[in-house]
Amino acid sequence: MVGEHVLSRRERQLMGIVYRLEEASAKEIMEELSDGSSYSTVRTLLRKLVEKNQVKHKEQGLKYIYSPVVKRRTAARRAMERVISTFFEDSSFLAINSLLEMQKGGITEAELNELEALIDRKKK
Amino acid sequence: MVGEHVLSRRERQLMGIVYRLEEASAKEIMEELSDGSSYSTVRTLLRKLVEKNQVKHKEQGLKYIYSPVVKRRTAARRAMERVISTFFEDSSFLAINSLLEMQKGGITEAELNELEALIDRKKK
DNA sequence: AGCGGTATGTTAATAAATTAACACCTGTAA
DNA sequence: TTACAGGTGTTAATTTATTAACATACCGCT
Repeated sequence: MVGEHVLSRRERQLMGIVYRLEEASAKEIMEELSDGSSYSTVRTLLRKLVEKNQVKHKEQGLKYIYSPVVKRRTAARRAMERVISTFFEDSSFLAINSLLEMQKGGITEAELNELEALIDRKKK
Repeated sequence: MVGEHVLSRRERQLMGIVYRLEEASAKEIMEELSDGSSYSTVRTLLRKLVEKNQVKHKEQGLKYIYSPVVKRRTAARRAMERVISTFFEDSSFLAINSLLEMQKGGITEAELNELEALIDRKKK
């Protein structure tokens, strides 16, 4: 797997924010960080992420709006694959199994039904 | 969220290996890395992980056998939570949904049935 | 035109991560 | 008992990450 582990700690942290916000200015990202990092610091990190082709920016009036280069769905899949490979022996079944048990982000009755429907459809 | 993002790039990479192997000597970890890292390098990293209380080691004859401090299940849940928070709006439903679509680590017919059974049980 | 607010660009000091050389310890085989 | 194989501990050089000060550019307003 080439190109894995390319991001530093801080850079990953920022990418997390960028993915959550989808689009954001340096200022918004700084606020989201909510540690005392200076504006200048955040912008240096963003510039590095641009260099590393992790985020791009478009100009909006005066400022830059940053967004991820790799689209959310793709990044989500990759992140999932990493977790599943590390902790679930490469089996998404085991992962789903564990997710169903999780408290946090609990699943409603309606969603359970929806999942069943999805599984049914998949069986055909 | 205190104590997040505490590991460096390399340290995370090693933790991934440690979790996959559950137990391993420095030599085994070095081989698993399969980049040209020297034995000495791997051991320095492991010592740092011990300092950070991420792995522990027991002696086996002459050598150390390393293993994670936080047990696999717990680490798996935390990793999942991170992914779900970043990419699935904190909804495990959406995450499962996406996992069902994934090709890699595909799910067999039997597993689909098992999942349905699990969901049924959960509905009660 | 000049000023203030809001950005970005440049640069550099400092801290941390990364790598690996080297010293040392301990069983085992000659 | 010696030396060698296979480990660990110590230390340090180098690279990279992290932080942030400072300079510069641009827009809107008086």
